[in-house]
Amino acid sequence: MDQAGERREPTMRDVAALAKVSTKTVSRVINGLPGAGQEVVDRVRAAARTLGYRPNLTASSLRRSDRRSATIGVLFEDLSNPFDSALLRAVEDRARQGGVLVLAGSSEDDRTLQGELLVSLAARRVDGVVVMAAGGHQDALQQERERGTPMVLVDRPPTFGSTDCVTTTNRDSSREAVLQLAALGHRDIAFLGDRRTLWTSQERYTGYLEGLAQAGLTLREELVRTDLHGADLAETATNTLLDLDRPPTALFTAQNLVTVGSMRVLRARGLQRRIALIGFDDFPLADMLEPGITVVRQDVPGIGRKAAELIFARIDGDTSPPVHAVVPAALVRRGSGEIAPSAD
Amino acid sequence: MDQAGERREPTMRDVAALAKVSTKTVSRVINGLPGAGQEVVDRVRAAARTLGYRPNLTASSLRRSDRRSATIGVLFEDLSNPFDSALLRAVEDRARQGGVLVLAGSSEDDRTLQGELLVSLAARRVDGVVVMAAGGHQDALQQERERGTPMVLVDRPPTFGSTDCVTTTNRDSSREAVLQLAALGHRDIAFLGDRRTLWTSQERYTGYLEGLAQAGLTLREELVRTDLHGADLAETATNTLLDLDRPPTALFTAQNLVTVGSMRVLRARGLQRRIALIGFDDFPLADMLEPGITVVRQDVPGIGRKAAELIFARIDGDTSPPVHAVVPAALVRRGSGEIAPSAD
DNA sequence: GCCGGTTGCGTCAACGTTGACGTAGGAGGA
DNA sequence: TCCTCCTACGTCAACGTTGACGCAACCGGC
Repeated sequence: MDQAGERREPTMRDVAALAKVSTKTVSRVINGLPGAGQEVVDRVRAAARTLGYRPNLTASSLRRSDRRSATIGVLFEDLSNPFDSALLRAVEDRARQGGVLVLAGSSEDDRTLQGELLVSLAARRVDGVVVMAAGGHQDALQQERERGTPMVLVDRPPTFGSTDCVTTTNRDSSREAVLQLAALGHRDIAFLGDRRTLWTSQERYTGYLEGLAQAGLTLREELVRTDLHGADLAETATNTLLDLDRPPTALFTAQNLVTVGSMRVLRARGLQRRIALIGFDDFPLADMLEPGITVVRQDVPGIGRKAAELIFARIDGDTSPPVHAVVPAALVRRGSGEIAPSAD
Repeated sequence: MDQAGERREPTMRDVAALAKVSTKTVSRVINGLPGAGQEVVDRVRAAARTLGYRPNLTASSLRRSDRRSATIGVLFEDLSNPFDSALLRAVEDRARQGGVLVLAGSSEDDRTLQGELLVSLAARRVDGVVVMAAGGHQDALQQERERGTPMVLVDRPPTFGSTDCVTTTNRDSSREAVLQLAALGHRDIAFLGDRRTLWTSQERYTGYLEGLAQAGLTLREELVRTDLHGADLAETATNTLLDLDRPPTALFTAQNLVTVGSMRVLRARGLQRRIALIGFDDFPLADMLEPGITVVRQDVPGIGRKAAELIFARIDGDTSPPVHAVVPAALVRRGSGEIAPSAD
């Protein structure tokens, strides 16, 4: 068993020799193509079983006219992030239905790294890629797209043309969140957001502004904190906000980790039942906290399914105009977003 | 740009023609092999750039003597599970350092599905696989291993020989958790576990038994609930336990979702500060709950790194005897596991 | 008997790349 | 001067598979 590794993988030639037919006939049998009699089919199948033959998809895709590798690439920011991994899972499920496997990579939101991974995927001749574009210029993505690689962007739209993309209702749902807070009587609603280079951050901020405007509230610039990359920065920002002379009575945290950071501070100050909080993006156990955290929940599996659907359609030759699919998010009320401003 | 998709990818032959050299020379230049003069190197590089040539790794690995595809397979239970995705990320990081990409799949703990995915990976001639074995017989894995495919199992050991594996200190850490509860004075400590077919469940149960024995406590069989596959079953089981005439004063929940289910029930009954709880496996926000949840934390990145290290060593021809690496877990005290039995 | 069509195979070359090997020309030594 | 060695290329075949095509045998119809 130890020297098993040295054994050469059997090929069609080996099967052909054993079954006393040509390799072409083996190919026909393996691929279920017509042109082989029942007796020959049986003989070839038996020979393949005996030898433990398994087709070599790389050789096959090299020779086939359609050049399919039955493999797609997925390039997300961080595969260990729950949002990303849920997305990956949804894409994977859909891919499996077509016998397609997924080459997965984390770009760390680094353009250089994303470019390198893209090259790696291209070298393996993947049939298409699903990408969460790294911040900043998308030249590498654009180049790849212009070469003709089927591509779908998720979470963030392309800065170039002719490319499908799937996002959620960042702006509308943010506005809805702010309007709900305003309806409760809040007039000092803070915005805490992620890096401003991210399209999603910008959209959510715009939604915040629209919400304020629609509720007839004036923007207090000192209540806006952005570029909070990670929970630690969010904590600091939250502390600063709460130390203002006229602190906010409600927080809209426009990203996952920011929500966690803010929650931590509210809790540390014992304010979790006095200051309202709505976060963008759901997270596990949000309902188990006290109070439960009201969030805008994205339909992550829905986004993944849509992205997969689009990429496979393109791979199958769909040449209809590019689509920007928007998968609706929903406000999930759990308590923290239903706190009215305190009377003091 | 739209008909760009029809453009054929340039090959070495195209580059060779433009640079007026042979394809072999192009090969030499692309791979940085000696045997090409500076002037020719420059000419070839220029031609490759002009044409936008990119090497075809599938053709290359077909022809090369080492047969490497620079791709490994990762087959976990559910890529959207935080444990699995953290593991994937760790493996991916290590793989990237060697220019290796990862084909990822979810087996859903279904042997049939795992077998099919394994065949898919084999068809793509991956250099090795990292697998979380699905419950029950591991025949498909064993067969693949016996063919010589480098393989590392994670989280659960193989039921067959000659295969590396990486697990955590399931038994020891479980015993430690039970001993801590016993030291606080608990005499009725319940065990709530996942499917008994899982090796980890068995190990954790054994650790529980060892803990009881070491503390001089007698096992009360009615306090042991297993096969709790998912949070819902865990809730039911917890309710049943709490309704006993002599209910447990402490719970040891031997899996993530089981912990969540039990927490939910304790909370619903207002017992979260009266009944002690220690869970196996950490989860996000465990520290934000009230009380914080005491858990046994696995070193997930550590496990992933170790698995990656092993698989790449095997791929590189390491033939030393198979290893069962054990990455230590640690008890993280947050409050729920430090509750003494109530005096009533 | 001849013709056209179908069935059931086989032969050959090619996909893009690289290993084995060949060779021309120059450098260097005896 | 000749022989050897090295450098810098080129030629050829092969990796495992499949598309294009060929061809013999058989069928049915007239």
